[in-house]
Formats: sequence, C-alpha cells, structure tokens
Amino acid sequence: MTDKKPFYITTSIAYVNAAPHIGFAMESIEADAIARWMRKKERETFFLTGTDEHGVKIQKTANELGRDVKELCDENSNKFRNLRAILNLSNDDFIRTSDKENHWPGVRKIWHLMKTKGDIEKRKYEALYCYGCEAFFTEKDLDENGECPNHKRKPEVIAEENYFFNLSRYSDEIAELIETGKLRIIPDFRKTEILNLAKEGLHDVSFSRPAEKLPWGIPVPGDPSQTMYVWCDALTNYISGIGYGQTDDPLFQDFWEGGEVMHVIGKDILRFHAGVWIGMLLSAGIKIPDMIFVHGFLTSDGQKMSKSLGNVVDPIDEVETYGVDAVRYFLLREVPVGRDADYSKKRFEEMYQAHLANGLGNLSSRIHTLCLRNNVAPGYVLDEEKDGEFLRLIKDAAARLDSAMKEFVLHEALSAIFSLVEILDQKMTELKPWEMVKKEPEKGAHLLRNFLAAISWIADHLEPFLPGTAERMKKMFGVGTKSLGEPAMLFPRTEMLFGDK
RNA sequence: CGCGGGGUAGAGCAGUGGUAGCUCGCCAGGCUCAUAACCUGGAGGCCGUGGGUUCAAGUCCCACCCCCGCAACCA
Repeated sequence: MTDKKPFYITTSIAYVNAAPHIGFAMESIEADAIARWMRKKERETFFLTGTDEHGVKIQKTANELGRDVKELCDENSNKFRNLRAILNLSNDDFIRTSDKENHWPGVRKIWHLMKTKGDIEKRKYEALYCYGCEAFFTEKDLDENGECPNHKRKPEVIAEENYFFNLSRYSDEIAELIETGKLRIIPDFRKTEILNLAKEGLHDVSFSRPAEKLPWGIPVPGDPSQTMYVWCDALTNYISGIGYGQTDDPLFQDFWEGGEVMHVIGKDILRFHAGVWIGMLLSAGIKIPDMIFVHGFLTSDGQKMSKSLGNVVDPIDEVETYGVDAVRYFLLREVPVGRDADYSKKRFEEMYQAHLANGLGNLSSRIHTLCLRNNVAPGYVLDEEKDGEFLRLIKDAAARLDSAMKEFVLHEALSAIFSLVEILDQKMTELKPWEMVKKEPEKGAHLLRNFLAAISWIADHLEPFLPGTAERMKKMFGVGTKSLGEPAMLFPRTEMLFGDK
C-alpha cells in the first residue's frame, strides 16, 4: 500500500420524500466501513453524505400536507442527518441540496463551465405528461393501452423548451475511461453492464424544466424561467459538499483534485453516475472520480420492498431491537458486496445468535473470565519464538482481511475476522487453559496471554465494521491499559432480548 | 428483440478442469472456562435441461428452459 493519497468517499444523497430505508442504511454503513478502514490505514479520509431535496415530488407532498416545502425538507433531512448517531456513521459532513450557501454556488459554477464549453443548449422537447401523477412518462411506462397505469388515461403530449446536456458526445470517452479502469466500477459485472451501455451510446439528457412546473429547485443561471433538473443539481453535491464553488476550497483541492475518490451508490443509479456525472465533469474540465462502488438491492423476506406491500424494513426499528452493530454486522457480512440479498428477520436472528451471541460474545466472555480469575493482564506482545502458533493464526486472518479490503469485499473481510473467532474456540477446547492453570500455572497464564492478545487483535480490527463493539471489547480487555476491564455482555442471546424461544 | 445477473444440500452462498465445500438450520456424541454457550461426528446434492470437447466438467463450447434487473428521479 504505497498509495497514501487522501481518500474521499461519498454515499448517494437520499431523497427527502421518504423515511430512511434499510437500503440506504446499508449504503451508508458500507461507505462508513470503508472510510473507517482507510483512516485505520492512516489515510487522510473524508466521508460525505447528505440529502437531495428539490423536485416536484417533495413539493407535491408539502402541498398535500399544507406545509412549507423548505420546512418539510428541514424536517425530513434531519431524519437522515440523525442516521449518523443511530448507525454510528463517521461522516465528516452532511450536504443538503437546498443549502444555498454551500451547495448552490458549486452547481452554478459547473453549469456555467458546461455552458461555456457549449455542452448545454436549449431545445424543444416533446414529452408525455400525466396531470394526475404530475409526472413525465416514456412509452415504456405506459400500460398496453398507452395509458398512465395509475390514472388510466392517456397522458398529454407537452412541448416545452428545456436545456439539454450533450452527453452523447462524451459516450466514447466515457466508455474508454470505464474500459481502461481509469474509472473503476466495482463489482466487475457492473462494469461490463455499464460499459455495454456506454458503447451503445449515451443519450443527451434534459437538464432543466420550466420554472412553473418545477418551482422548487435551483434557477438556471441567466434564465430564471427555467429550473435545474435533478442531475446538475444533485450530482454536483459530491464536489459542492467539499467546497467546490466557494472562493476558498482547500478540501476540494486536497480530496478531489489531489485525492482518491470513491462513490458508493445503488445499482439503480449507476448509469447516472458513470454516465451523466462523468460527462458533466469531462465537460467542465474537472477531474473524474476513481471508483464507483455499486451495491445491490435488498428484498424483504424474498419480496420486493414496497410501501403497498407494507414490508419496508425500517433501519431505525431494527437498530432499536437488535442494536446498531447487529444491524451493521448483518448488512456487511450477510450481504455479498454488490449483489442483491434478502433481509429476513429469521435469517437475521439466526446470524445474530450464531455469530454474535454464541460466537464473538461467548468467546469474549470465556477469555475474559479466565484471564480475570488467573490475574492475566493485558499488554503482552506475542513473541515470534514462544508464540508462533497464535502469531500465525493472527497473521493468516490479517492477510485475509487485507486482501479482502484491498478489493472492498466487505463480507469477506468480516468473515476473515470471524473465522479467527471460530479457531480460537477450537484452540480453547484443544488446549484447555482452565486445566493448564491448575497443573502448570505459569504455562497456563502464558497461554491465556495468547488468547488475550488474539481477542484484542479482533477487537481492534473489528473497529471499521462494528465500531461500538470494538470499543466495548477494548474496554473489557483493557487494550492499551494495564488491567482488564469489567466483563460485558456484548450480544445477549435472543431469548435474553425477547424473553422467549 | 437486446444487454446484464442468477439457477450447487432445507435456507443463504463459495467453488480457479482432477476425489462436491462453507455458514445457518437439523440429528447424535463429548466437554464444562463461557451468553443452555463451545468442540467432534452425522444425515442431507443425478451442481437448471440436452448435447459436445477432454483421460477427466459445477468448472470449457453449443443449444435450450426458468428467475431477477434494465433511462429517469423509487436505496
């Protein structure tokens, strides 16, 4: 790891029209784990998240509720801001697209640069619009009768003048960036997917809407009759959030221009990030990000999550029930990076019980008790000659952990740590330290120092993934101090949590 | 139509051509330091279907079947 450039990581920004979704929680937690990992590797790291607040949808919701749209955005945005505490995220800042001071100048600046380049132009645009939905449709959205599926009537054809971004002219350049890996798409199969799309040619995109249709947004510079459409507004958060557009922008210089940049997003918006966003940056002459890390979607008990089915999982409820690290564990370990996965309560509880309560929790407990009873103190450093076996076990786990994290395979990384838990349980049974301390006290105590060192290693390396648990374990095992801490029930078994089963 | 992903034990997945593995669950033993935890063993798979290449195929090739995504703002 020679690359010690500053590291900048972002999540997508969440749209404020709905409550935080378990999928967004997963995205935030993945980004957080990577951010924490980088900090641990002593890289200067900046982690940004935030909310996307403009558009007709939230405006409509505000109207229906008879509320002021800005006020509603403030309220909803806070629900996302609060995830920092609830999910134990380490984001360094939180950007809001309604923030006129911090966000808007960057957006205006990039618009201006693109305009100057000749990539933004006014065009006549014909679109299908349903007044019932207050939304535009494409042919594909309509049902077999050519009608709006929600209102069962033919949408109107509206002609309007919009600004368009000439994305198509960047198709080849974008395809090449993806193909050569200058823009790295993780996982690989997403790269293939988006590369094919780019090779087919990207379409120009509508960059504005008439202000009377879209009043809640950023006015187009020099043409207040038009409001910016989502792309230029929302995507720009990644740079406005670190100062782009301000007179003085040291963070932007360090982390964007001089750093390594990773966007963490969902599979649904890859094409906008790999397409529109990269096109915008190319047009404006700004450096492009290095990596786009794409996660899949979660189903709920095998079914698509939807409000109508009522099976949407609320991350906040889950955290209240099981604790934040149990939720983090499930999302990081049980969801294969990049793939779709199922979030089922049954599976969640099985994993919780097996890996966290019976595995990590119980092992911590047995080591702590034995050390406490036999006056084994923390701080022992394993010795190459005397402790070769334990040293090797730890090194193996460390090697697996490093190589997994190098490729951002988070579930594999966590699995590397947890396999050491399993091995330590086996070693315990094999070496019977509780007997050895009776027969040969000094040898027994030394063995326990090995176990203590190993569990301390686990505590330390768990930090990016389960920061709260890592903290508690360090206290419990007195890491960095001279004596053991109080015993702790890290993960109570589910019957202790719920009192049955 | 096309593009992408997937189809391996009850569930979730790993498997780079060479005796089918992991986690969970289930069953039986063992142990007692520990959160009725832990350890060991076991049952359970014609690896989507049909062809082909090969001494050898879950793994390569061809055809087909089934499931899931796929341009607007839904994580």
